[in-house]
Amino acid sequence: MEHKFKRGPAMRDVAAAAGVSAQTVSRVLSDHPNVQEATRRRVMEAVEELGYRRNNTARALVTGQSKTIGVLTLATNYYSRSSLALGVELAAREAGYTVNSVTSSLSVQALTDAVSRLVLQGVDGIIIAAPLQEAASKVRQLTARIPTVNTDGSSGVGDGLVGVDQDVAAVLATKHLLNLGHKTVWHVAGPRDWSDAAIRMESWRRTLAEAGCEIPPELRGDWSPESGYRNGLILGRMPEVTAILVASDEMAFGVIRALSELGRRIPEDVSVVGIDDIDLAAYSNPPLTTIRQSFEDTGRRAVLHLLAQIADPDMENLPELVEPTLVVRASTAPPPAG
Amino acid sequence: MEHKFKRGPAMRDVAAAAGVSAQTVSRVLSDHPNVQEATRRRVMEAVEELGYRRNNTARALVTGQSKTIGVLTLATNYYSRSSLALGVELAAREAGYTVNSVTSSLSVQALTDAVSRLVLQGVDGIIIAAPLQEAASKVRQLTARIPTVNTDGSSGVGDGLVGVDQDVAAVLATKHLLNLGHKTVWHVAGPRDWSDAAIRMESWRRTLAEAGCEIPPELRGDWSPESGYRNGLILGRMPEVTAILVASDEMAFGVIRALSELGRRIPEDVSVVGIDDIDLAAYSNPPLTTIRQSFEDTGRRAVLHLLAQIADPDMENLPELVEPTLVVRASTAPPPAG
DNA sequence: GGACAATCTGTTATGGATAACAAGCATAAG
DNA sequence: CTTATGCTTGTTATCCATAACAGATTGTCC
Repeated sequence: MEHKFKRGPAMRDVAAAAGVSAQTVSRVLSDHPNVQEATRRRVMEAVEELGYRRNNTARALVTGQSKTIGVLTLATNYYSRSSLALGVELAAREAGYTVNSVTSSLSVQALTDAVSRLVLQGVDGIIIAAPLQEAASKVRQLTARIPTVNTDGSSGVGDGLVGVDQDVAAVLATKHLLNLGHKTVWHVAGPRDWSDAAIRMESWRRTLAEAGCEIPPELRGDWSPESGYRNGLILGRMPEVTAILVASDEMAFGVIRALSELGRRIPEDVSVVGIDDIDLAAYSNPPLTTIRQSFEDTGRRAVLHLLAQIADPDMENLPELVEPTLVVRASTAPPPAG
Repeated sequence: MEHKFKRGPAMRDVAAAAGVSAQTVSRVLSDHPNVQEATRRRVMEAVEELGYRRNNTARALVTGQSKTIGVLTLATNYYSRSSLALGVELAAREAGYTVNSVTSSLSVQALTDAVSRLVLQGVDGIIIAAPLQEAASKVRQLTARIPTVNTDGSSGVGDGLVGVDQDVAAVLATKHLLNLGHKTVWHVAGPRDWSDAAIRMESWRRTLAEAGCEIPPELRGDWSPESGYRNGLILGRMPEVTAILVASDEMAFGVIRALSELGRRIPEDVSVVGIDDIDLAAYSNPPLTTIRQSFEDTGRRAVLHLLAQIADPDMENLPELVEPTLVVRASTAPPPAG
């Protein structure tokens, strides 16, 4: 029996059908100028008739360009990850590129493996949306021959960096709470490995220090709503806590849930600020005051930065940071009187 | 100046360095059995020394297998999309495949373009996580030579279908509400284009009919929290509404928000059930009763199904549906007395 | 008319790997 | 000792498209 999924016709078949050489077919399909109209038509007809589609693998081999961008994200399902991936895909498509995605855990082994897969896959450039930390040097070795952009700050020297200014994010949020009259602001931080999380924490601390406020010990989450919940159960038991900056909206949902269960009203008793402005933030109960940073936009800009680097490998490769904005909703208010 | 990103060494370079033929290098790297240990070692040393990495593009060209799976999702950022994509990536990786992702809008043009890109990219198989509707026939034409799996029911004949049994989902949810004593259940449905949404609605209706309940007119959303909110503002104004089945958790968040704003308490005045069980569902206010369906698992199963098809193109290609489960949380309760 | 440019098309080499075949050699079997 | 067998390695053809070069044709200008 004949195989169900077989290879399609090749360029030479089209050439034969149209009575021209393969090179001419190639020229027609690549919109080269010097092809006679009659020939072009004949070729196109043959293409139609045979249902021919150009083999991009062969193209990639001979041109050395796969027109593919690799994206490395973490194997989690947080809003930021998917949102960024979406931005990458959209921008890549507009530029005529497709996207190869790989995911990884945070271990050095997993990260280097993941990058390795992308390199082997022959991508033209790589976007790394994960904190590399100790994996940084090994990864840099792997990507030595390929343009690379990072979206988490830790990447360090040598690679492109595109993202949102996390310092501004934390400062905006902390100041918002202080301006409302809170004595100080507590913080549920993100995981240690993330430099975005580290920067937010540092900036929160600095802002408090500059305002002459007491600096409470920070609590740690792992970006999950559940970790927010756990930390919320602790914070809710301390009457002196009136303002909390949570390092992500998803954790903030958990914090709010825990506070509610402990009978602390939001924002009357406790104000909560998140970071990210995920789609659901406006529809939490109460709606969440947060810092808007568009991951989709970050993804887009990462692609553009990468393409620029692909086009001109010797370009100046400066970090590119965007300013986030404060979105005030109902989860923040002045502290309770007394 | 030398180019910064140049091509790496080829197999023949390794061969030369090790004093063997390219074919032997290929054998070593493909773990062929009949290679002498000494030779193998020499080759591996040369590989190490030159930092050689096998060129998958060339491999794909000659073997006709790219070890790549294509995934088509919609260009939205809902939980289901990213969750499924994650499952696909994980399962693909375990099987030694990488993932090529494309997104699309719902138009026929966009859908066929997207599939086209995947085909051109030379993927070994395609997972379509979008409702095709009128695009179905054109898409089927494009994928004639490539194994394909769909995860939204509309796909119809000829392709693999993997997903969650949406009928069961809607029945579970509706019955849960009826069992609590509600006279009937209102429904905020998903968009028309989605057969998953259509099935949920049909099953909701049937369940009500079988129970002899009045069937209220359905309301329509587009999966967004915002659309849930809009519909919630309508439902909240009708005192007779005591139970609502919302076709997705994200819309349910919007519905709950709207009801709260209108002063209707959940679950005391109105019960709300969602579908999906997204991570945040357990941390909404109140926690959301919902139907759990693992998109990640659907993604995984889609990959396995696809790989089976790739391995044996003539296999029987039956639909594969998984049963969802009801997760009862605090957003549902018996109707208010009187 | 002849030289030269511009246009159109074809030929050959190339990219990097693998499949299929062939050959050398050592060992086993008869 | 010879033939058969298996192991190890090399040679050649192939996958499909494009780049670089070359040939043919037409047109242009002096």
